[in-house]
Amino acid sequence: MNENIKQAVTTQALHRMPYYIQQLRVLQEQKTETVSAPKIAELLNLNEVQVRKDFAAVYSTKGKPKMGFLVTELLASMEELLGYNNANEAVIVGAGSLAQAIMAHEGFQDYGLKIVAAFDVNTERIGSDINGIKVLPADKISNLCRRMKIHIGIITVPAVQAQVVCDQLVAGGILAVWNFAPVHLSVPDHILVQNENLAASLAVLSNHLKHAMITPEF
Amino acid sequence: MNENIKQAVTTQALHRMPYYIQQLRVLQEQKTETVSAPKIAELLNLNEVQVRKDFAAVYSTKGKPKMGFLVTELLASMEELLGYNNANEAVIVGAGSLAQAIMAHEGFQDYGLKIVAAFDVNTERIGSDINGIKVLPADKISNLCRRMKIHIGIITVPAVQAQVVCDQLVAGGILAVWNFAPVHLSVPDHILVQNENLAASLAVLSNHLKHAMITPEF
DNA sequence: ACAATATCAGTATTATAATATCGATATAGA
DNA sequence: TCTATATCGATATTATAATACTGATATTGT
Repeated sequence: MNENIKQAVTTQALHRMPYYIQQLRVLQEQKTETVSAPKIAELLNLNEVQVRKDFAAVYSTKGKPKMGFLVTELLASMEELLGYNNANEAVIVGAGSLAQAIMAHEGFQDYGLKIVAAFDVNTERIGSDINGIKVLPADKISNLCRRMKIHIGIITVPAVQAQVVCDQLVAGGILAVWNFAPVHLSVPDHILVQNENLAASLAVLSNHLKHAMITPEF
Repeated sequence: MNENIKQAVTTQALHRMPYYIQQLRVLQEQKTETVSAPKIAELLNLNEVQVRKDFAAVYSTKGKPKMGFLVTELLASMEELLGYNNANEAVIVGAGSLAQAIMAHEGFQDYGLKIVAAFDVNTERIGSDINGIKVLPADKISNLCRRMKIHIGIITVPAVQAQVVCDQLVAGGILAVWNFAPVHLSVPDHILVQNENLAASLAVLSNHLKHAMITPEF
């Protein structure tokens, strides 16, 4: 919805990257030194040309005929591209169960995300400690983000509060928003909103079921 | 990745539906009776033709020139399409923090998802009760799914276990999988895998930040 | 009653992503 | 050493989604 930013790698390709990374890690553990595009395509059920192009986009080593690509180098350049090494600091707003799950998920550290503060309006939650992260009152958002030069804001508040929270994050100088609320957020052009709409996924699932039940295939 | 199923509504359109629904609900609360495609497009920052086509795809009432569409009817037909009324029963495998968040999220009931059982391999978790849902041993998956005619399986286990769990769900006669593990899952053709890859979203965010930092726009 | 216009539905066009094709080349095996 | 071939990169084609355009129509205001 906000795609006026020039980027070398397409969004679709970026979405495939974590799957490549996961697969390459498996290969690395198996001490496999090289891998070809067709092989990865087969493993991930993708088109081989697409895989080759995605690899070319991250521009690691060029592949060699008959051999393919160097697993370790390819993996490194992908992790580099996705910033898995240099952590991006983030704040999370709305300290409900979803937020707690996100904070508890230590795996996100590996993906280059470091949550440094949580905010909530619920006075009961304020002051508490979730996985070592202090829950602060929501009116401190802008101030803290600006002071700590935070670039990512994660929104896990209910739909009705999302836009207000978003505005506060923007006021705090945030550059990207990860939005778990099922609403459209209005933001200035240069800010990216990445929507994680679980309802959208459910819509796809439900729609599939409806068709699958009408035309049973087994 | 698994798109050989004929469907009247495109996946992209389905992804937009929850946003339409949310917006229509707001309008309904404001006692607004009709709304035009351009108006919705403006509110959600979409193209008006796209909105009109999405509306046509759910085929509710036809719109009237100068007036637009009936909010209530449109909303009803969208909710009907997405199965918000008739709940789909689901099981969740992996009773970690993410699963707990999903189960705690009573909002999913409104989206037509009813989680009836949870599974885990961790003996400590087995037998416990999360939000009224019993945690059962993982080896019961296939059996219970088949017996209860469950159609949706939610996977929140670590990457390495995901494929095994997926196979068990498939063996249990599941039709759709909601996969939170950052791995590609191999399934028979007629089964839909809806990937909820949080790492992919982080990839997009991180990539945006990298570009935004190089070319600051404020 | 009639003119002006917002909006519609349908069709045409454009943009974007996915896939197919093709000549080149490095490796493996005869 | 030479031949066969897997794989490459590059380019062409196709498929899909987004957007622009056009004539029709219902409402609103004069």
